[in-house]
Amino acid sequence: MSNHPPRSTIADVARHAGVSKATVSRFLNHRDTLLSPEIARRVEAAIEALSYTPSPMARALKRGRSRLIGLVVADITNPYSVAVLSGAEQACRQAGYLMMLFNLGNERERESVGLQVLSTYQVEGFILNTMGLEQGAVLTPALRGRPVVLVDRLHQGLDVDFVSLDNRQAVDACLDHLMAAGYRDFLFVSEPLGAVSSRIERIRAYETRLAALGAPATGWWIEAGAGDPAGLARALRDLRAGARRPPAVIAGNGVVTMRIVAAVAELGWRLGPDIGLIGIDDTPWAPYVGPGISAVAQPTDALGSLAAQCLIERIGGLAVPARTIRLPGTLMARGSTRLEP
Amino acid sequence: MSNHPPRSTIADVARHAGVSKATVSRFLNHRDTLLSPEIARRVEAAIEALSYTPSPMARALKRGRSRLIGLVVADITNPYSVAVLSGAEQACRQAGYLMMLFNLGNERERESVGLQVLSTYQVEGFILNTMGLEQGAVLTPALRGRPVVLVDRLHQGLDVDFVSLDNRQAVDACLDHLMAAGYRDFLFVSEPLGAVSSRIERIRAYETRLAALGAPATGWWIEAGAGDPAGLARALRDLRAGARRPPAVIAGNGVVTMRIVAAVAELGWRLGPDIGLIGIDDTPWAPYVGPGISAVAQPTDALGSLAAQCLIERIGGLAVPARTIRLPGTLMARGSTRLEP
DNA sequence: TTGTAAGCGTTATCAC
DNA sequence: GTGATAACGCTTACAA
Repeated sequence: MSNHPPRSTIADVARHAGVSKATVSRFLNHRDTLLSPEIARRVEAAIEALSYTPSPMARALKRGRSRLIGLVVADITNPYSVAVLSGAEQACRQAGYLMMLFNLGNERERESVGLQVLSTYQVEGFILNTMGLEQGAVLTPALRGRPVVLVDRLHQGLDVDFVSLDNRQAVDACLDHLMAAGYRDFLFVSEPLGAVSSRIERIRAYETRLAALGAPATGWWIEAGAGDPAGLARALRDLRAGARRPPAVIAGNGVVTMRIVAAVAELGWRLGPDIGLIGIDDTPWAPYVGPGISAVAQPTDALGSLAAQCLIERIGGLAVPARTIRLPGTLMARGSTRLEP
Repeated sequence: MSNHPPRSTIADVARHAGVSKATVSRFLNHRDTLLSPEIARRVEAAIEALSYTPSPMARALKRGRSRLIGLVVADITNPYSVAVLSGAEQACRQAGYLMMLFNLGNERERESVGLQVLSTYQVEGFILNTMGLEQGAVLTPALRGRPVVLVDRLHQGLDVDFVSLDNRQAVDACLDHLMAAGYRDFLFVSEPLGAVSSRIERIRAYETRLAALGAPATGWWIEAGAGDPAGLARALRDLRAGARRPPAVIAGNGVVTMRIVAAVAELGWRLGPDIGLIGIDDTPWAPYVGPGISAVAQPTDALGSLAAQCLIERIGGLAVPARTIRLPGTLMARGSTRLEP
């Protein structure tokens, strides 16, 4: 249990350099202001000698700023969230911020608690990737006026920067690809819509595009939760039964893609010839499942780092109206959307 | 830009309740000590009325404790790390700790920087899941005497609690399963060993078990990095060429499993009949890749939460010798280890 | 150009 | 039992 020497404080540095604490502080924070080179040198040497690092805690207490960014995620277990997190974390680090993580573990009600806790630690801003369940109004007080950026999911009544996939483009890419591949009958499968804006947007985009396609194409959509795999299989069977030729399914996200793959395996169908499948969200496994699963890959890293950048700009005081950034997905065509075996 | 009312402080509460700050503080921290019920009630009411929450920053400054736990991960992008992180985060939360995340992004040299930064924020302890590259000696000063628990990977000269998969059991399970399935010629594929203890342990376990198996079984092992997919394919071809019957591959972790799957796809072989495959680390996709990929699943959640629990005990002052916790993996037998198609 | 001193929100050590 | 008061490590008026 070796007792470590306490970290050196600004007072130690001051003493070592034979100056006052104020001078050291000045050296640290306002190197630009007048400061005799001689003294500066001494302070610098002292800092070096004592390997002094300012305490962010004390700083935060005094200035109200903490160099901390709070990240609230619906479910850290979701690879999409992690991918975004990873991009954001990198950007934060580069800007000298540290990330404080609060995972909701899919307990939606914990969202305002999360914000509260994080504000209590004086985080300077929030990146939110949650269910969007709680209205902006209930969240706002917990935010305590700190800037926020939303990723992938909007909150009603929270008029802040928003970074997300261009859902229209992504869904259009799916449908156009399927049409080009020869499919004509479609089913869009989404996780339960709830209040999750991205899910809703994707359904809307699907309906819109379908309508534009006109007569030759037919399409429905369903919600499929984790609870009812049999229901999903049934829906697929109905779909195929009602179609003139092999139909195609669009999966609203990576989780749904998995469920559909499972259901299709269960049914003993071949992906591609028996039923087309394309999903939003690409995964490392996609190329190796069956004939390869077609997908629209999200630029997750870019989404995360843009979110962080937006937030950091806001923290820096940028005062423009709320921005919306939409990034396009990129189509990865694989065997699951080839009619010919 | 609505300016929010500043959060209420202990002074506000004291004023509101007509008592001194000290009394409020006592109510908060030593409710057990003498405290007239009447006053207690007033303080409680005031806290409620002002919806006061103590500032962890100020507390940390004063007491040196912060209710923060620092997590350093080699690569947040690795699903294994995330799974562990998720378990740990949950346990921390339940114990009233918040998680501060530092991602190395696979830049090994940043490890001591990470510790430094986190200690600067007064984290009360560390959970480390890093490359184990830096020796304990160089890390120790950055730890500043705070407790640490290592997950999955040991550090030379860091004699602390350690939580990990029972690598021997896991590797034995792989080999025994393969033997039972009729395979006799083996190849263990690992990521580059470096100083990563888990990789080394698994190789050792493999060699040991192989030796115990004796004459009928033959086996080699190789390191395969991300850089040389062709090399991996070549190794597989050699393996199969040199074997009397279909050989089997054991993948040292999930990443390697992916690479092998890719290589086998490239070669146009059927998993199972042409070449057996079992990997350490299970993934949601494994059942749907080819005939299903056999795997030994790690109890990641348990690993994470145990790590957190150990750490929290240490923070609480527990002073027993360094503990090692080994959790068994569980075999998931699937088509990739069935010789008959 | 530098130093003194007050204060950020707590907790702990005294007195009373 | 409760209340001043002095830290904790830092920043920032205000003096000098």
